[in-house]
Amino acid sequence: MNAWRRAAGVSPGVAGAPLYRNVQRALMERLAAGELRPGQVIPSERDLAQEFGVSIGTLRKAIDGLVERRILIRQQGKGTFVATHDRERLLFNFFHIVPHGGTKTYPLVECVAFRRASADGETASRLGLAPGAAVFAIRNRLSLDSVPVLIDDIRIDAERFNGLTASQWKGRPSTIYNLYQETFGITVVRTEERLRAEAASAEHAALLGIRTGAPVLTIRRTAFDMRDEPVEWRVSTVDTTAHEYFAELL
Amino acid sequence: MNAWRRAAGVSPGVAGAPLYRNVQRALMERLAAGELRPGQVIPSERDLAQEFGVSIGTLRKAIDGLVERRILIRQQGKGTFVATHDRERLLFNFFHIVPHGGTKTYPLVECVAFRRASADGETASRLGLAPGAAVFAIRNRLSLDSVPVLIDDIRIDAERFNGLTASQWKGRPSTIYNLYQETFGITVVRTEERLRAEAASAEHAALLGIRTGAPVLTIRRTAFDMRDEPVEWRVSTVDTTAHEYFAELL
DNA sequence: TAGTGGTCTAGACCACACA
DNA sequence: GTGTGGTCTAGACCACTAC
Repeated sequence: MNAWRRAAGVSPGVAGAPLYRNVQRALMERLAAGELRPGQVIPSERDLAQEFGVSIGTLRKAIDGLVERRILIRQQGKGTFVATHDRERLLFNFFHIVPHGGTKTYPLVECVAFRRASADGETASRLGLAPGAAVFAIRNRLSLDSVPVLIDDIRIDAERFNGLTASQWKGRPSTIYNLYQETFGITVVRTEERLRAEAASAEHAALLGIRTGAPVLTIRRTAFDMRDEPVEWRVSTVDTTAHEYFAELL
Repeated sequence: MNAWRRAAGVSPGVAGAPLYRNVQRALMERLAAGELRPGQVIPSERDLAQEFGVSIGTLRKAIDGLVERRILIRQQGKGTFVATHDRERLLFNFFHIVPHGGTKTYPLVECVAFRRASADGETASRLGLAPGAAVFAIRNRLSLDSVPVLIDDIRIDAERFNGLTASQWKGRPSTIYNLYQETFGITVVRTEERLRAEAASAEHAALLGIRTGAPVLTIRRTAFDMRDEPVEWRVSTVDTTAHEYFAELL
């Protein structure tokens, strides 16, 4: 007998897939659907195991995968929580600019422009939108130790972020991804980044206080949500005379 | 009773640490010491569990960590193997340059210079050597689709790589990290990379066929072995007019 | 004291590779 | 068929948190 037939109200899963994978899928669906909300504790492992009709070992293996992807967070003695986007997570997972040979600090963020626009070809393709679709076009300037270091040019689907206002954007209490999560129920779980060296445009140079044509690092980032749909397209332009991009690989 | 007292010939592990961690540590020691060699199969999980005096679940959990770090590779039905450095691994783990928006291909590598030198300050500090220590200084040029894309300036400890010759370097049958592993028993398991945009030097520009002062991406990489000691210090200079650096984050 | 996640056990059975 | 890793079970006990 199969647990997916025993347990009521649970999607059938994939035939032939390991049980823990199907449990994982079922949990992901609840998270993506917003049944379990960021910051909330999820039911205990014992309860979930009983509910899904699997052993506790299998249930733990399912949760392990989600913890690795930082979608859930375990806290011994307290419970397992739906991960939230906060400054810590930004710093350790999505912000890779550090002083030369130094340690990470949290950037000062300043919104330079906020407007509606229609998507150019690249933006539309990266976000999976029709060319010319309505987007928000936002420009932020980030400083470290009071020195401007990075310009973010952000594009997000105006339909998906319907109702977003400049004051909401500028007055957010935490990080941008926290705003996406808290206000629009969209959780960024993964990003892809492509880096190049380019010559600074006059516009970017002025904002960074450098010479036009000076070498700058550009980071093209696509951010994906729990359903692996693109959420945000961002081009970051970085002055690397005193800071650099840090990555660890295995 | 404690398994570390029962099992003969095994280091005592860390008091208070979980059993599977100590098993992991013991396995790592055997690997680092070269008792288990790259490409070889390790004893079966049942045998190892018995040898260490732990359950098979605990033994599997220990191996899981090493598989995640790509130090071991599991193959169902065949066994668990000590990972080797080959072209596949290079491409998927340590070579991050791709055509703009395109897919990875294996680079053509050409050795431009091979000499002995004494370590400058940065090299010495990155490799943990005394300033002025003897190193090999090697320059490679990498091409993709017959276009020169990247210059590697590599520094390695001459003492640790004692006896390395230019013909050995140039005639290696596989990747550089494969040479380190096969010939010197040094396995690279992790790297740290720091990226900047800079103006191309005349030397680099000539090798890349670009204008002096053109923006180039520089990658400063430190490679670490199984004991987490630095092995190699490498500065890559990349022409990103047609190629870019790709990274995935979570 | 009660509830949570973390570790560990001692099996069973399945899927796969190879002779 | 035999041996390997992969999955799954049904517990036990420990470490930690909160009341």
